[in-house]
Amino acid sequence: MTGQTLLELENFLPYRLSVLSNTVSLAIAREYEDRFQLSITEWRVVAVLGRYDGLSAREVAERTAMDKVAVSRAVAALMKDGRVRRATAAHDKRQSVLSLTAKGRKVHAEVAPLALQHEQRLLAHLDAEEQSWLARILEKLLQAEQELARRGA
Amino acid sequence: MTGQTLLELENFLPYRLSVLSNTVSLAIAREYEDRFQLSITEWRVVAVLGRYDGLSAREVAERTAMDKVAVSRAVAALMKDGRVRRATAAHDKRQSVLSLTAKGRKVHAEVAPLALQHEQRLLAHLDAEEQSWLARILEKLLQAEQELARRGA
DNA sequence: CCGTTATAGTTTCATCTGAAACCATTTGCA
DNA sequence: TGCAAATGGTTTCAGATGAAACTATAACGG
Repeated sequence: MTGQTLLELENFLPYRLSVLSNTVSLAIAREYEDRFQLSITEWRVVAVLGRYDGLSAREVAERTAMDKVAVSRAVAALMKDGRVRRATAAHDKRQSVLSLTAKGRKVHAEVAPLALQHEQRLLAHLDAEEQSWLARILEKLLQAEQELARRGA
Repeated sequence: MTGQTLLELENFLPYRLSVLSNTVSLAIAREYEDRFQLSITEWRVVAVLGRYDGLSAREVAERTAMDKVAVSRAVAALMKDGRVRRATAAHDKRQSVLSLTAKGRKVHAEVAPLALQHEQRLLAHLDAEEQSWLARILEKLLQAEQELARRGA
């Protein structure tokens, strides 16, 4: 990986990131879908609303790295299932105020521990030192790349 | 990240992996598309054929972590653009024997350095020690997760 | 050998996704 | 004020994607 000149897909960092991320996400997605009829995008919305109640759609988009179209669709699906409630902001009638219903909170309470379990399962392959390097490295890369993406956009 | 009990999406490992991977892939995909009319899946096929000429579609799928449908479509598109040539295996008429045309080799020769540049740009955010930890950690996680996925499938 | 089963690859269909167009409301400023 | 531009959010359309059905060929077991 470190500065080779010959391109081997198997060792190409963006490719490896993509494969790892897809493998992990797919496994999680399947379980959420099977057990809760919840897609990953819906889960992200539920996760942030469980933590920060009353966000607008734009705020949800920011915190989930989803675009506004995806948020709009996820919210629509969640409302149809009675898991999310939408009100209109008093000070700005364009903005929505989103919150979990009792049903939505129940889903959150059930899925959150499951999510943490998945994370632990993944981290279990690493020792403590590796775990802390990973956290640090991901943080750096995310910051730098998201900064770049923002500029590029 | 390391064993928290409260779920914060921003610190959730699968989420962070997904965001990082998507951010990086999207940037690369845009450039390949703009400059070479080449999608990421097509690029993967070109990359492995550039290195291992004469693979079958199944072998390409294995080496690119793509499913056979995606490979079939990518190959069809590449053939339409005259970048890939397909023959039938002499010993097994079901199998294809895929290789790059001169045009395909040209694309490979142009895109490969670009890909490596992208990788370097990413790695530039890390010092040497971090880079080597990242390589090691990714290797471990990929091995473990792909093993799991295979079993699960 | 011959019929069943497995494998390589393609096509079809239904769903997902992103970009652009769109509607409603608010903001900024002449 | 009032009108152009910006913002929040939804809808539409077109292309991407995955699962399952399908075709063709090969392998295997009786």
